[in-house]
Amino acid sequence: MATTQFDLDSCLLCMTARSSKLFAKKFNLALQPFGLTKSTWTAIYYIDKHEQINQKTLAELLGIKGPSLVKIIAQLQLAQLIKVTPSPVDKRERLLTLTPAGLTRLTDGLPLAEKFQQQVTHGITQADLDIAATVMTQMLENAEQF
Amino acid sequence: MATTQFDLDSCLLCMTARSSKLFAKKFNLALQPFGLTKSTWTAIYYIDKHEQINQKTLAELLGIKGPSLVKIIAQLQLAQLIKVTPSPVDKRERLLTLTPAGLTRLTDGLPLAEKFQQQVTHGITQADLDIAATVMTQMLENAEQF
DNA sequence: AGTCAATAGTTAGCTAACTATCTATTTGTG
DNA sequence: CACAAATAGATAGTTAGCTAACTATTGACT
Repeated sequence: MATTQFDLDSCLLCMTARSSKLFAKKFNLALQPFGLTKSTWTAIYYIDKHEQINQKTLAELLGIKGPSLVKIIAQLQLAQLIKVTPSPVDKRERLLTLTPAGLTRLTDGLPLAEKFQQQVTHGITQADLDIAATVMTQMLENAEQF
Repeated sequence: MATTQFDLDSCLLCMTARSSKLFAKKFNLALQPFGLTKSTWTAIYYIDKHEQINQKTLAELLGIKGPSLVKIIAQLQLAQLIKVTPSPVDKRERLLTLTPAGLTRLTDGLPLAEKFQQQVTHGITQADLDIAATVMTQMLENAEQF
């Protein structure tokens, strides 16, 4: 057996993988009745927040790459939750806005997202949550550098 | 625009997704010279740690499902880093052990994993890391329940 | 003005995970 | 003991992300 102090079981990095997978699964499940997924719901959340947004910016906000967004946009467009208009300023861009139906769907989903977050963070003090967020932010910054 | 206090940007749940993706990418990159991936390296780590382990237990430790492990096992077996023997006790089980080459590969990769972890957690106090780990553990427990 | 590099988005094809379903074996119960 | 339920692992097919390579457009620099 290899001798080392290194212990994967107590590894924060491993925990993030586990967490993100589990959270995504549960959140997707919760959104299923709305006909949305974590990705599509988060997309309309950010489209609404920015009123008007292009795909590149949205992809960055969602933490995915451009090509991954294409299918999400197509789904939302098919469901008539968003409207896609060519930018008058830059013909390469497509500007995304919510349709009234899209806004309704977002609004319906919001309490669910809030409830989800509350359930997940139940029993944890705000102070500890803040520290955890700071730690995660720092780790992300560190990892991005190398 | 939907009116809400809810803010995805400051959302710990979203950060875990970003983190796990980035960490996996960087760690995979670091392991590339060894001909291993995050999954295969973590697998041999746990196989070594348990001396002898079946696929079900290993999958749980890796945080993946049985079918996902099958290909990883095949790769490790092909690279002659592990040995697969049918369990004498239960003919359904296959017991996994490291070959000498597997142990060498694990040992070679260990300093790299340690260094990786140090780099990512650089500039964060141990106290804060502990709190973050506790917070993550609690969130995982909470999420598992519903 | 003309060309060349950069940018927004798309398409095609890959990967690593997943679920559902299958076989072989084991366990537990009438 | 026999048979039903559970368990270990494999297979097939799906998914959500990725990279690489493409088109169309824009911007920058002679």
